[in-house]
Amino acid sequence: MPTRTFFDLDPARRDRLVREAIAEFSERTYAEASLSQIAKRTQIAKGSFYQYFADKLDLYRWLVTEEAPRHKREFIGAEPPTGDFWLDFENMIERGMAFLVEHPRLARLTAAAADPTATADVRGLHRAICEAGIDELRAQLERGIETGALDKPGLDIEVATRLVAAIIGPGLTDVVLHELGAELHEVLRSDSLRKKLGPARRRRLAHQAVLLIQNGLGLGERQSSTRKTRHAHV
Amino acid sequence: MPTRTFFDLDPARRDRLVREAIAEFSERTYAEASLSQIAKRTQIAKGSFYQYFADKLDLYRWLVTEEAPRHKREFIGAEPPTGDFWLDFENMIERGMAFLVEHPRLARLTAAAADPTATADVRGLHRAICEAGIDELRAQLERGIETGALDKPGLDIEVATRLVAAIIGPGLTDVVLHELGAELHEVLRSDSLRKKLGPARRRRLAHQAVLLIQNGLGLGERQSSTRKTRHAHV
Amino acid sequence: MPTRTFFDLDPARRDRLVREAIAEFSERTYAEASLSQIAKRTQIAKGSFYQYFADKLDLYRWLVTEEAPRHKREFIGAEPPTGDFWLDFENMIERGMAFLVEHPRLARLTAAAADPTATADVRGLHRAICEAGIDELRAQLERGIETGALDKPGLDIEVATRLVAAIIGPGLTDVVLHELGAELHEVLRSDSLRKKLGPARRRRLAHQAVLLIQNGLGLGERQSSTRKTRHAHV
Amino acid sequence: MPTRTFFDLDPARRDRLVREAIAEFSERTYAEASLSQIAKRTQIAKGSFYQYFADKLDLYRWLVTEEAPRHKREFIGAEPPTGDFWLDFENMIERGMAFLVEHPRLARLTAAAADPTATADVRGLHRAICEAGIDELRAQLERGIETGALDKPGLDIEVATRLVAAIIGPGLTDVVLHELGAELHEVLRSDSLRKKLGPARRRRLAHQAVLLIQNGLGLGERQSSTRKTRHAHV
DNA sequence: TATGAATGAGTTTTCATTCAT
DNA sequence: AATGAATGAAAACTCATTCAT
Repeated sequence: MPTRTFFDLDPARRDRLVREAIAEFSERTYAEASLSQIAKRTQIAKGSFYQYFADKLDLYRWLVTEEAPRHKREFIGAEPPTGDFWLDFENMIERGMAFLVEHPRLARLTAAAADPTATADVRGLHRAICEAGIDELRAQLERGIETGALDKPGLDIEVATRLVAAIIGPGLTDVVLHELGAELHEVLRSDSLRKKLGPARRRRLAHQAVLLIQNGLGLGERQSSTRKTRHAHV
Repeated sequence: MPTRTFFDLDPARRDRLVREAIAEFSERTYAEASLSQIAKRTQIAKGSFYQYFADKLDLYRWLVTEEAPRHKREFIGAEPPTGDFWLDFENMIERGMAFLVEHPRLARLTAAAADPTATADVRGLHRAICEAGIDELRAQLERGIETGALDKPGLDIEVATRLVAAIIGPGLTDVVLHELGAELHEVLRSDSLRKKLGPARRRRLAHQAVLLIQNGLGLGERQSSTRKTRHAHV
Repeated sequence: MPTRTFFDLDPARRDRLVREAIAEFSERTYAEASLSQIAKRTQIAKGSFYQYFADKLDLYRWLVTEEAPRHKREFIGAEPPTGDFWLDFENMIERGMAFLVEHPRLARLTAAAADPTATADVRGLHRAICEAGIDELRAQLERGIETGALDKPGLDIEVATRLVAAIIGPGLTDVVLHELGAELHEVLRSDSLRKKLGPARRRRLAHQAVLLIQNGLGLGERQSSTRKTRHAHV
Repeated sequence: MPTRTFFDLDPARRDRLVREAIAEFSERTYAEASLSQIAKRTQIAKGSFYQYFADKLDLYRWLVTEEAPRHKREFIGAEPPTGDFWLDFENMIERGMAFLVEHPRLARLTAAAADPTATADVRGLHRAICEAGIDELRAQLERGIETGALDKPGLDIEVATRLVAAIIGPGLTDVVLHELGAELHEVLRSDSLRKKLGPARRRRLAHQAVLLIQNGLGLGERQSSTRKTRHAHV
């Protein structure tokens, strides 16, 4: 946790620090990110960091568990649910992409923190971040089942949740990068590049994702029974 | 690329090097992985690396783009296609999980390299690795469309491919970790832990993934039209 | 020297500062002792130190040359001399050990400052502290000679004083630690540990020290002459 | 322990390193001594130290437990015992002072390491160093008792050993500094200053120390009984 | 007078890479 | 071809001291 000092900081200074810290941690691995670099970029003395945060991990943890989620909540929060499960779902996905466009570094930060290739220091964080996301999504799917909007008896809810999470997480990120025809780092740096992913385009992609999640790619149950038969003698 | 010298190396020595390099790079970030550590563990002089590889990146690149894919091909290759698209698809997924059980470090290596949070050094690699996987999967889906096994006219094939890739990539990895109730690093280290993911269990998970990809979670097209209507006035 | 401001301080505040400063300097080397730590422990702003003392050294110097000796004088002072030189001597030693039991940190502070391994900063102090102790002891011994209680014509008074000082300084400290079977830091921290060195035990140890100082370990002059003879042809 | 690399080092380079390390550690506390300084003074890259020693403590430990004792043994070793306990004792003391004159930094190093004001890191070392010295001296005194050269039934051997250790350790060091009329650091630095403490002077001082240890300062047993009487009503 | 934020020099340690043997 | 010692840049972190409020 940051110290009082940090919160009492001159806003300009604090924002500069937060901005550059996010920049650093969103472009590099936790291990690679360097306080010295941030210090250089912020023109804030290295020693000063330690007035604000206990250590490198403390800063990172705060960014990932407090600052990024707060911004995301604020950003997403506006949209009220329509009551239509799938429409809400699509909206959620669209909002996620909008967040990615508006706050790409925060989005990246969270995504990276959720990657299991975590340094020993941050391994605990990864788990927490990851499971928080899963819990939220699971709850949402369960609501869908209750309301009858979603009904797939053969599917393990735990498995489904995690696969859907992969779709709307790494999956959509990849789709977005492909749409923009650029690498992550270019996208992080270029506002104009991101502006190309306007609402219409986002809506289209969200719709595609929902299409897949809702109805899949296949020809319906028929195929499934055939498969099971053939599967017997594999 | 490795030098001639590397390939002419005494196989025992070369294997030792490759094994330990994979161990190091699969447990740590590229930036964190240390040639010094590999040298210590292989008993191969640090200077010798530079007879085999141009530098750290060269070694990593070779592992990720050549060595890991080669092993994966060898491992997967055995299984001949049944002709049933969805059964083949399920088998592919099951084989992927089997690879993860048998060669967890290689699997991890590739997955990590495909993550977009890449250091400047490895940024180029990420794109290549990632697109190679996508290309392969896209081809497979296109074959499914041709044979009529797969038919979803509204779906953008590029988007679908990337979302499906996320399902069978990060998605299934997460599912597997959750099934084993362990963190990535424990799984990498414990043979016995991985053995718990036997064929039956893998089959069940693969089946779940196919269920989702093939038929989705929803109640069919009906819902979709409703959605479109309501969507109009959002 | 402390400033006026320091002496005009609210006694509670001043005592807290002095107490924690003593704690810090008695457990660490001068160089290791940290004003930041003291500030944290006293809840006194770091900047305030510089209203009371010129710098770190100034604080340390005052503790070592003024505060500690004052406490020691007050502590020892009570006991009036009996007139019997050796008995007074033994009493002095016993009082020294009692001070060590009651005010271990002050005792340690002085002892450490008297050690010649001093940092450049404190080099000057060492000499002063050390010689003050020596002067006092020399005077005492001289009084013994005058009164005839002490009579060893061959002995250089300067040498004797310094050797005796070593006995009752580092020597007895070592003996005490050995008696308590503990390390210095444990002794500093544990009241109960120190209580084990009650008056009887202290008396016994003081007696032992006096035995050695008064009569030595040997068999008397006889031996000495023999030695001199043999010594001639070494 | 130093690495093989260290021992295989070019002797000139190694000696330079050892010499400057001893210089640094003999003039400063362990905590204050700085590898950066040593590096600067030796013109050896900082990184190189870590090819020779695991860390700062490793270097210090080796100096204090191996290098210094080895030199001391070599230096002292020559003198064969005469068989006369007290003469041997005096010789030992004289040799100790000679070592102090010839290898003042090594002597200082060991003495400092034996001081109980030790940093947490080196606390273990202190104990070992200290007790090793005590054990040796105790054995010597016990031999004296066996041969009848030394006979003081009332004295606790453990206490006596530690007090005598203080005499010939810190005590004589202080005497020497006083004789030279200089501070420790001047003595460490000035060869000419130390040369003033020639054999004759050392002999005189050693003799004084033995006088005190052998026969004490007092007037014999008579006094002792009186003391006990008087002590009763204190 | 009291405060405590800011500072930057300093510390130990690691690492990829070079190069003489 | 193989070695492994040498290097120096870079990292995280601490601390006495200053100074504006």
